[in-house]
Amino acid sequence: MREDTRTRIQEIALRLFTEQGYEATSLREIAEELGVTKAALYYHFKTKDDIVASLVDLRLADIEELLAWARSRPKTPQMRRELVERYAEYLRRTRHRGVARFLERNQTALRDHPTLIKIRERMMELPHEMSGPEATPVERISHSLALFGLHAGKWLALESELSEEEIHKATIEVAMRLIEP
Amino acid sequence: MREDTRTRIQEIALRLFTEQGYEATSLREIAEELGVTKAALYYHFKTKDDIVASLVDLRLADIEELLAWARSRPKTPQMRRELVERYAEYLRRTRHRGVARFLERNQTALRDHPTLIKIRERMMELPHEMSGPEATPVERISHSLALFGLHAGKWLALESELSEEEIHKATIEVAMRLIEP
DNA sequence: GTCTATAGCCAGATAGAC
DNA sequence: GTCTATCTGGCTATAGAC
Repeated sequence: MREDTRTRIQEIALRLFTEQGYEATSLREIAEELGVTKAALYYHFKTKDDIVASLVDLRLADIEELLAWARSRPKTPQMRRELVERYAEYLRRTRHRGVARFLERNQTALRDHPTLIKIRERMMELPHEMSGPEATPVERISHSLALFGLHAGKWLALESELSEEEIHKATIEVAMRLIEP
Repeated sequence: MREDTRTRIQEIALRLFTEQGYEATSLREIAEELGVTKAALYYHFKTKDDIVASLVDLRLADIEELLAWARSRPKTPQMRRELVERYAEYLRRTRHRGVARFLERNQTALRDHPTLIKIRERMMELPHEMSGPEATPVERISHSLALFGLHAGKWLALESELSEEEIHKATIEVAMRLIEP
């Protein structure tokens, strides 16, 4: 059941980049946790940036899939509800949740990263696909905030005594309220 | 009408920290924009961190004032509406808007900064002051998201053709909807 | 695949002249 | 208040042995 080194590097890097930030995490730290030297990392990844690329490529593909689905559908209340459900479900899958958090926390540090720029563009298009041309400003902001709240829920309620499941359900209900006509 | 050097350092640092991130901005860059050498900065601020401290202290004081006001009031729908208005107004004052954006974008890089930790704690208490002990999870999340949406509005609608004033009004209306009983 | 050793760079910070 | 000169140290990345 032994994982290969490449995967372990990704896991450790993802955790440290998320906890401490991309710039504040050195390859020395990653290597130390892995139990090898810095140089060994360079066998598996050409540069520090390559580690990031390997992490975010996945997420870009996921977002584009979701966006393609949204485009294939009419902009109805029913479609909006389904999009919220799909997006919430996607954010809950543990494999993606880590990458999503990593990106949330490193927007500024990675602002010039080509893949992240694409991800951001696609993310901006997602709420746009929820509103037809006749939508009011209030409706547009509401739709955006509905998706955004799905991200925010986790740390909005950090201090509270609510369980993860309660927060999940409440977050979705709030999102649904925001897309009601 | 000439500004003193200390103030100009704060302005340049705030802009660069916001655009590029705290860690990615070197004292050399700040000094170059100012037209002096790095060493000159050290006359005005003992460390790089001191520049940040001078920026965030103000914001902590503002938040604490708002929090004290909230605590002096009963947790009624009327109080919630007023808090949303006050918070939105506060975010609009240009002097504070810059610092708020700087903090939004450098949460991770400055995660251990003592003043930022306090600011974060106070910010978490703010939505807490909006809900009484009998509030449901959905209400709690809604109240949090109402305040949060006031921040998010600016860049949620970045790509759109809406004017700043339209976005402002729409954002407040969405927030008001979120705190309706 | 992993190692040692090191190049090359740039950061934050200080000393002391003017 | 600003300068020049310099220190110290960590960083990414590479070369080449095993």
